[in-house]
Amino acid sequence: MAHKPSIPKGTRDFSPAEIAKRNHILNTIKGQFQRFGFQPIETPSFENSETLLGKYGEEGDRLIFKILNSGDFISKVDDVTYSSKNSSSLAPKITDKALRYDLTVPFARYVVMHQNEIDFPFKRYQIQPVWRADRPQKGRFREFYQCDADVVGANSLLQEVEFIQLYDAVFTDLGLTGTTIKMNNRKVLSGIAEVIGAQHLLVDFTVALDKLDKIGEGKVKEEMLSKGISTAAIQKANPLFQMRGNAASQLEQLRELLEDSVIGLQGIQEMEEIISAVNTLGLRSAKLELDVTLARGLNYYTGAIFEVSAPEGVAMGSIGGGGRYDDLTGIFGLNDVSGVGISFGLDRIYLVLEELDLFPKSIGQSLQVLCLNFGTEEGLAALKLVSQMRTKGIKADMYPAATKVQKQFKYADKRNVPYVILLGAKELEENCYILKDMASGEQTTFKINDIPAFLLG
RNA sequence: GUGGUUGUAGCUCAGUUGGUUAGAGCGCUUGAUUGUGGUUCAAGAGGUCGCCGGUUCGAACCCGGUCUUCCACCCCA
Repeated sequence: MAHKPSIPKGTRDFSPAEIAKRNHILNTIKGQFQRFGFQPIETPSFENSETLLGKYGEEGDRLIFKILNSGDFISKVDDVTYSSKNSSSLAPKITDKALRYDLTVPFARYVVMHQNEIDFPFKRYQIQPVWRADRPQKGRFREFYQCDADVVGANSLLQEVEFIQLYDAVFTDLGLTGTTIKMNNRKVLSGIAEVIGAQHLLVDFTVALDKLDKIGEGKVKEEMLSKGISTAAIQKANPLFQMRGNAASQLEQLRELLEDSVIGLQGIQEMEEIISAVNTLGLRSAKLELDVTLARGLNYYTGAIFEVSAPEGVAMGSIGGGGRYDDLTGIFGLNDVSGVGISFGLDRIYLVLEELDLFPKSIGQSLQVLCLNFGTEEGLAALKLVSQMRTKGIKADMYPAATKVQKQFKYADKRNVPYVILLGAKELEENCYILKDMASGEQTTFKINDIPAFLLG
């Protein structure tokens, strides 16, 4: 007897009810992507290792699933490397492919490879799974879906504005009100690092700063110190820890802090423009917030950085993120193509909607009508009726076996079918069928060729 | 990668200081009801106690390892 089957940790099976809910989210996102003029592409689930490695920082490399080479790969490894038992030197010799880690880097690769066929500015969306060799925890999986929309070849800040609207449109459609789109700007962060004299420690500085609302001012400063940022520098950065109030006043404080930083002021200018445009256009359900401590995201962001957090009261990491990257395609040899994009975390949005009970009730309804089966001859008539309904676009099915009526009704009940049809010997003789409304219990007789209009809607 | 946590029936979980035949609720099957689901009543099926090893006369329970679950850190959607 074989062992109980299992699936790798951090992966999931999806049952019909779950797929229905996931599709609800996917269709919403996809619909808005298309309305905003994005075109779909897909890329392979695995790429050459060199395409991915080194793009996400050291930590990222560790989390990339590497694919073992085929054939007798071990014999090709030289003895020194082999006996060293060092994973990092052995790995490149036995793997040259890796599973996609996100959709942005493969997209950059795609743009470079297809640059001559693409009409710029290129707006693309992409919905595919990505893989990370991470330890699973709440809302964190080793296989999960990203839904990305990016624009490359357009420098205007109005792109950023459009993406904020896109977030708003999707979450509004999903009924998820009260999301917060947090925005920051890499240039502002660079400016701060510059002003306090810690340019070379920009990443360490921002990673620590990002934790402010989570671990508090004291611990953040501790972490900065431990990363080699001087007390004087931290002192200078002090205004950041107190920054409160509306966007305008925060920008004012930043302007003061960054008065000597060209790049910092540029970042402020960008944010001002974006905020002002968004204020003019308005948002339906989300709110835009300036957050100078927002620093997540990968090293390739150069301008705006976005992160969306779930409505207050839902303990969930970010449900979306994105930003501007001026030179992502540069790493693949195509310079001066600016890109900006955002990502929706399907799996996390699912968890949030579930927690807030925001899925439409009708979502699990895979069948509108189930026709019961009373035998060979009746079954044939039933199938004829069902076929007619199907051509009219009604989700109709016939119970496949002529088992006890009770059992068939129970099945209909479980499947959550709103209408059941009875077509037995009696009805067959009289050229009619009985339609039962499962919720009210009411039964109505129809002529065999009549299909009630309310099923067609 | 670090620290902790979990695993017993299809599901949610009890299970005493280690002691005979491991329990409950829900679900499932059958019947009450041979043309009517949800409610009710009755009966029944279903368990290598995650896996491997150890201690013991005896292990679901103690010990070691391993896998898994969930949580936190790192990092991230």
